[in-house]
Amino acid sequence: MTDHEVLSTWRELSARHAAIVSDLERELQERHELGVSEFEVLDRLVDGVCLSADGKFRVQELAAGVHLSQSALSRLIARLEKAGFVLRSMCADDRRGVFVTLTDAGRVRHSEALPTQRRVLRAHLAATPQG
Amino acid sequence: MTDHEVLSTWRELSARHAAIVSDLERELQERHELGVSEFEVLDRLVDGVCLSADGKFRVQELAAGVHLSQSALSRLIARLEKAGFVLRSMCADDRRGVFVTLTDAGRVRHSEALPTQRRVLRAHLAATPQG
DNA sequence: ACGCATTAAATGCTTGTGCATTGAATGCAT
DNA sequence: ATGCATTCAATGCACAAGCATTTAATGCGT
Repeated sequence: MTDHEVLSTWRELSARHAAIVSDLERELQERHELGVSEFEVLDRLVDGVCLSADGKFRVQELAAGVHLSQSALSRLIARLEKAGFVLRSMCADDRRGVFVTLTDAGRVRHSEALPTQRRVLRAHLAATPQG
Repeated sequence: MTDHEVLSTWRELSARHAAIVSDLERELQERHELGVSEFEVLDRLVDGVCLSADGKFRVQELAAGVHLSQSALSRLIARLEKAGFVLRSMCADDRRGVFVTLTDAGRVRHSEALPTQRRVLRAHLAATPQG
């Protein structure tokens, strides 16, 4: 692969990412008052309910898949808690850790926003060359 | 393309983008004291020198290709000017517009940083499935 | 049991970003 | 020429992100 090919691949990737994030941000914000990262975290929590015994997650476990720093994630969860979408609770076995659990309101909001996300992603990614 | 495929494509794209940007940011910062967006703007200026008669660019022209808002770009250029890498000058024919030109220092810094960028991009993008 | 390095998460601080607004210059219609 | 909508770039403001630090809890070695 030549440098020129690498570069154009990178620009393509970058442009595509920017376009999708921008659309997602606008749509999720306007329709559901959710940021992209906020949605992503709710999404992970929903996804993972089946995996985890009780639907509880260490903050750390959420970090995987959400491309944010530890501090950003901490504050993001604080925002979600303030909005009533998640609860934070101490975990008994390791009292440094914090469990994050979805509330009903969080589940509802996520299920409302999910079709919006799917629609935007489909519009950008379905049936395209690199799709 | 199924929703599940769309979703996994998106996660792949997102993860890859995050990894590359993170690496680029660190390498460019550590080695050349440049942010990714700063480098990108210098890169556009260098690229475009051959295209433009005198190597002058309207701020607006730079916006294409750099995925930033108008205000972010304005401040970014202000930072580059403060660092001595570009000059801003009024353009005579439309005095609302601003011409941005590379300085020698800007050209030097860009040429120093270019191999670093190439190396990081190659490491991530060369010889990979979705390359 | 005690000290010490380590880990989890929160927080202070600085910086970059976007939105909305502003200020200035332009162009067009009347 | 005058008024008015439009465009370019800069700026006020609010907010989210990362880095470094802090606080608290763990675990390990002696």
